[in-house]
Amino acid sequence: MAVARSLDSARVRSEGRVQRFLDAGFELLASAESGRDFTVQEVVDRSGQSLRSFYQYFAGKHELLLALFDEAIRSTAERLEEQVAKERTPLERLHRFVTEYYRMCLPAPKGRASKNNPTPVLAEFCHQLLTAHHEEASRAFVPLVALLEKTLSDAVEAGIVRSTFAGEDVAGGILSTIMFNAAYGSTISGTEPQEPASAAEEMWEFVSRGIVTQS
Amino acid sequence: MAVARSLDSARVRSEGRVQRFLDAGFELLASAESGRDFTVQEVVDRSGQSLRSFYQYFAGKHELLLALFDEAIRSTAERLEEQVAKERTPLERLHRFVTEYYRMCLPAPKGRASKNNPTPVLAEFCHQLLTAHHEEASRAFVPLVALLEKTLSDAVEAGIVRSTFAGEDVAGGILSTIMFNAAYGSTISGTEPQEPASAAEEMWEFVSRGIVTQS
DNA sequence: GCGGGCACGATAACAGCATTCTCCAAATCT
DNA sequence: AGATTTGGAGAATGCTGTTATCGTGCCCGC
Repeated sequence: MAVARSLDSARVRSEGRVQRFLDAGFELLASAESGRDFTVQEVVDRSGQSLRSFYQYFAGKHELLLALFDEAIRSTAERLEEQVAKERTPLERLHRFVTEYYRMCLPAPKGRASKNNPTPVLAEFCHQLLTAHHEEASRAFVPLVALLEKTLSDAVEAGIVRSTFAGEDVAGGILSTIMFNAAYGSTISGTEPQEPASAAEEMWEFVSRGIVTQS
Repeated sequence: MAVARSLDSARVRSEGRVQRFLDAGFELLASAESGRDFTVQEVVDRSGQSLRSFYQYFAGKHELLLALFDEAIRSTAERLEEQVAKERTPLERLHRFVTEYYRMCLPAPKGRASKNNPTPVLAEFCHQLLTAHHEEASRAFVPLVALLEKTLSDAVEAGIVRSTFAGEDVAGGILSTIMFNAAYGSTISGTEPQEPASAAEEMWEFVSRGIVTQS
């Protein structure tokens, strides 16, 4: 019992420390100018702890970034779920998912990048995960994929989405379409980004009906 | 005239040197195991030149990567143009573009990554460009965007693509859709990648007709 | 030919960053 | 209280990109 108590308090303390590192990380991500990566030392300083502690609780910078990324995705999925729950029909829910996720993935205009609004640094880390750590990447994306997959299959059942497009793989594809279109579409084309609301609707037009004329 | 000749020979020599660095870079990209970035020293060694020369011809590693990326895109656009030219109708050309570009963006299965098959390293660099150097990124993508934009507007004129979808911005969006779906779709969803041919056709289905049932 | 300048190779120096190590004080447990 | 763990401060290490130094061979106009 004494043992149990001591373990508890130890765990509480650890969690507090881990959390402080994570918070410091998010703060740095939010405040950094575009593309600037933070250094471990900065995280340590800002969290008011020591290098030693950092490496006691994280195997390396990679682990910290992974944890931040995880939390960013989880938080995004939660917020999306709330939004989607507001809609009544499967089609409206799908529409809401697409447009809302699109907005979240748009690059933060000026200041406040939130957990739901991936900063350039997290986006770049995302890329590293996707290219070099498939397992970890897949695991991190689970909440989002699951939510979209559910939304999709409901729509399929309701007969408003072609049955070919049920399944996780399609969900993954649609996620990447939305995410990267929002993040990079205007940069790739070299055009000025348009207003978010109409861009989101165009995204939905594209996802839902494709580009060819209906025959 | 002697002056001219000497300048010529100097330029020829320079181009030779620059080219050797580029070649070495491509070789390293092609031979590196997944995700491994090369070091400047490796490029220097493999090209049989000196660090000094490297920094004489490139402002930094960034410039080398940019040049490699440029050439990769140019080469991809060229090959795509050849492919597309084989088809007769605007619709078939568009279809060809989508499926062929999709194949090119699929991660190289084992060995031979070519200039047209972006290696993980170039993909990651692409990401850095897109997030932190919009200007350079846009410029690099011009050949691809132009080709697709042309293909698209032909299709619009022929009445087989909705007129909303002419324009560079749409071309950029479609490119990112194809590219990132090919590269990351299966990783995000955590599913096994399917066979390239059918995956490419599915991509086309998605791009052309969207996901909702036709009404 | 010939001497001066210039491009180049080899290599050391420097700086930034992640990661590890050492030493020691303070907190916590028994 | 004594023993043991925890954590802080900072130096040390290693890798990499970048810059600087030095000496040499080659090409140039004369």
